[in-house]
Amino acid sequence: MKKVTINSVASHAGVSKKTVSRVLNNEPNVSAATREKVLAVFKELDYTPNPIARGLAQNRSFIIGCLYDNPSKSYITRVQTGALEACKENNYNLLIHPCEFRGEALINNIEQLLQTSRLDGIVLTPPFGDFAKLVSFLKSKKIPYARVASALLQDDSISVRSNDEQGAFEITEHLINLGHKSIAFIKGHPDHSATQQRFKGYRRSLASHGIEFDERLVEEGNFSYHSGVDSARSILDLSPRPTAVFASNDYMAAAVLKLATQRQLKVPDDISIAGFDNAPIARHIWPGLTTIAQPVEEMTKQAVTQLISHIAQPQEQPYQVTLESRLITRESTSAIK
Amino acid sequence: MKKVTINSVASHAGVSKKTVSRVLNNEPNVSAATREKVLAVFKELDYTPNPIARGLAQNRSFIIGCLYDNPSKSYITRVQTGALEACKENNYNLLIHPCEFRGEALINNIEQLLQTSRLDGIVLTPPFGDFAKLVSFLKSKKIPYARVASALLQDDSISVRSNDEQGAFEITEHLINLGHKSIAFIKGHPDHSATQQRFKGYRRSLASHGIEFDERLVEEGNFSYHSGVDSARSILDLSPRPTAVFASNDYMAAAVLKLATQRQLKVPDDISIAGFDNAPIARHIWPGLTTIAQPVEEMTKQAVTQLISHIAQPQEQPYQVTLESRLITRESTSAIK
DNA sequence: TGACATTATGACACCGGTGTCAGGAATTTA
DNA sequence: TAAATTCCTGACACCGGTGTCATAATGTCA
Repeated sequence: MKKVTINSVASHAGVSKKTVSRVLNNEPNVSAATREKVLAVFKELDYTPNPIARGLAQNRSFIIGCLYDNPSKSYITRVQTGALEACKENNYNLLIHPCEFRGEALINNIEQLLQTSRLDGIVLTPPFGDFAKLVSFLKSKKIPYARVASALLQDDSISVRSNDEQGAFEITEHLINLGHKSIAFIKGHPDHSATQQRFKGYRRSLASHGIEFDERLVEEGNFSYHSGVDSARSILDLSPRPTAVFASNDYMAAAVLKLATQRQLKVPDDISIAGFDNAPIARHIWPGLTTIAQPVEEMTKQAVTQLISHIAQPQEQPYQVTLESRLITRESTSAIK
Repeated sequence: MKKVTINSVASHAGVSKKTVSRVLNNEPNVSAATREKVLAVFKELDYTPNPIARGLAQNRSFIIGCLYDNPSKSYITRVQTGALEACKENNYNLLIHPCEFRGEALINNIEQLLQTSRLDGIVLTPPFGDFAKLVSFLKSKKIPYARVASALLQDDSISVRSNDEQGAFEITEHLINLGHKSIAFIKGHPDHSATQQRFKGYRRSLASHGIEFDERLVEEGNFSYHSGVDSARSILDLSPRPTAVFASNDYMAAAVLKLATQRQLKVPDDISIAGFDNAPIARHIWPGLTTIAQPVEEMTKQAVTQLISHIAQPQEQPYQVTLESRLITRESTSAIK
C-alpha cells in the first residue's frame, strides 16, 4: 500500500499541490467545483495530512507541553484529563513533562525541552505558574503559555484559577457554624500560591466570627501525605486539643484522619477533619472527608483551549478567569458536642 | 537572534550540511579533525537539531504513544512515570492517549491517532495488551508496540509483566499462615489478564493447604473502588462471615475496609483485609493494607526502552520478561483469634 | 466591447534535516 | 612508483507540506 501524500491527491485530482493545500486549510480563492473535486479525492484515497511535514513548513509541532511537579498524583491526573480534552478538540497532542520545581536547573531543563520538542505552547500547573523567573523566561523566548490555578497577575497572559480564598473561607465557616472555635490549620507548600490563599480564607472566616487567631494551631505542611502526618502529630499533641482540623488538601487531611484513628480518636465525634480539593481519597476513606471541590479539569481545559487559540491567532487582551469551587460535606465533620 | 540550523553550522564550520549530519548521527567516515571542528561549532552556536525536520526526513516522530483505560488512576501515574524515564533517556517524548477499551470504535480511534500523530511506537498498558484485535491490527500496520503486564503470548513482541499468579499465591499463603481458612476473594475486571492470574494464585494456595474452594466467597469486581463497595457488601453479609478478604487490587480492598469500618467491624481483629498493587492508598489509610508490591514503573520503563531500541533496530527475538513482585505486610491482616 | 479589477491556479522556493552517489584524497598493495 | 583500495567529503534530490508571486480565467464597469 503506497503512502497517500499531498502529491498523490494532487495528481489524482488533476490539480497542483498548492490547490490541495488550499482546500486542506480552508483558504479562500478556490472555486467550489475544484474544492469538491479535491474533497472527493480526500475521501477516495483516505488522505490525512502529515503533521510532521506541516509542522516543518510552519515551524509548529501541534504539541502542547504540560509542566508539573506536584505531590498530589491525583491532581496531576485531573490536570492531564482536562488538558487532553482541550487538545483532542483541537487536534493537538499533549506532552507531559514532570520536572523538579526547585533548583537552578529548571530554566535549563525547560530550555532543553523547548529545543528538543518544539512545543507550540506550555501549560504551567501549580506551582510553576507562580514562578516569576520561568514566566519571564518564556515571555522572553516568546513561547505561549497558560497558567493554571496561579495567582492573578497584571499581565497579558492566559490564566484560569479558582477562588481558593473563598473556598477556604466557606469550609471554615462550615466548621464554625458547627460550633467549632478551636480549629487547627495545616498549610500547604510555601511555593504554591494556593497556600497563601487558603490560609487567608481561613483567617477571614475566623475574624468574621470574632474568633481570635492562634498561631499555635497552625502547622506548616507541603501538600504531601507525609507532611500531613508530621503536622497531625503536632496538632494531636496539643493540649487542649483543637476540636477541628482544616488541612489545605485532602492528602494531608487523610493523614490527620489516619493518625487520629491510630490514636483511638473517633472522627468526627472527638475531632472534625476537613480537607481541600475533593481528591478521590476524600471519598475512599471512612469517614469521608468534608472538602472543597475544585474544577481542576475544567480549569485546565479552559486554559489549554485558550492557549491553542492564542497560538493560532495571538490575542490582544488577556484571558483571566476565576471559576467557582464548592463545599462538599461528608462524615468527617460534625457539630461539637 | 537568528535560528541556528544545520546550514548555519555547516557554513560556520566550512563544511557541507551532510558532513554536519554525519557528525550529528555519529556516522563513520568523518575525519577526527573535521568532527572536532563541527562539534566545536555545535557548542559555539548552541545548536540543537530540529526534531521535526529530522522526523520528516526519516518518517519518524520520536514520539511514543501510551494507551490506557484503567480505573486505577494511581496505576496510570506509575505507568507514565516509568514510560517517561525511558523516553527521557532516549530523547523520545511521550504522548498519552486515554481511550475507551470497550466498543467497536477502538480500532478506528487508534487508526485516527496513528494518522494524526505518526507515532513511532505504542505502549499497551492493561488491558490493551490482551486485546487480540488491537494487537493484530498494530501488527498488520507494522506499528511497533510493547505490552505491559499482559499475558504471555507466543509471538515476536515485546512484553514485560510481573508474576501476578505468584503474588496472589503468596498473599493467600500469608493469610492462611495466620490461621485463616475462610478467605473471600474479589475478582478484578474480567478483561484484564491479571484478573485470571490473581484468581489462579488464590486457588493454588487454597489447594496446597487442602482448603476447599468455596464459590460463595468469590465476588466479581472490576478494579474500581465502586465495584469494591458492592462486593464488600455481599461479603460482609455472608453468614458465617469470612475471617479474611483478599481483593484483587488496593482500591477494592480500601472499599472493603471502608464498609467494614462503617459497620463497626474492627480490622484486622474482626476481619483481615489484603489488597494487591501497593497503590498509595494502601499506606494512606488506617489500618494500612497488606498487599503485593508490583514494579509497575520498572515494567513500563523496560517495555518502553525495548520498544525504542526495537524501533531503531528491529530485533529478531522477542523480549519477554517477568519481574518479581513482593509481599508487603501492614496492619490490615493479623492472626485469627 | 474594451479597460480594469478580482478570483483562481500553478510554478517554484523553502522549512531543516537525511539518503544516494560520485569523485578526490589518503592509504595500502604489488 | 603505479595501481588498487579505502576513506572523506560534498552536490543534489527528497521527505510532505506551506508561502510567494506570476499569470490565466473570470467578472465588472463605463
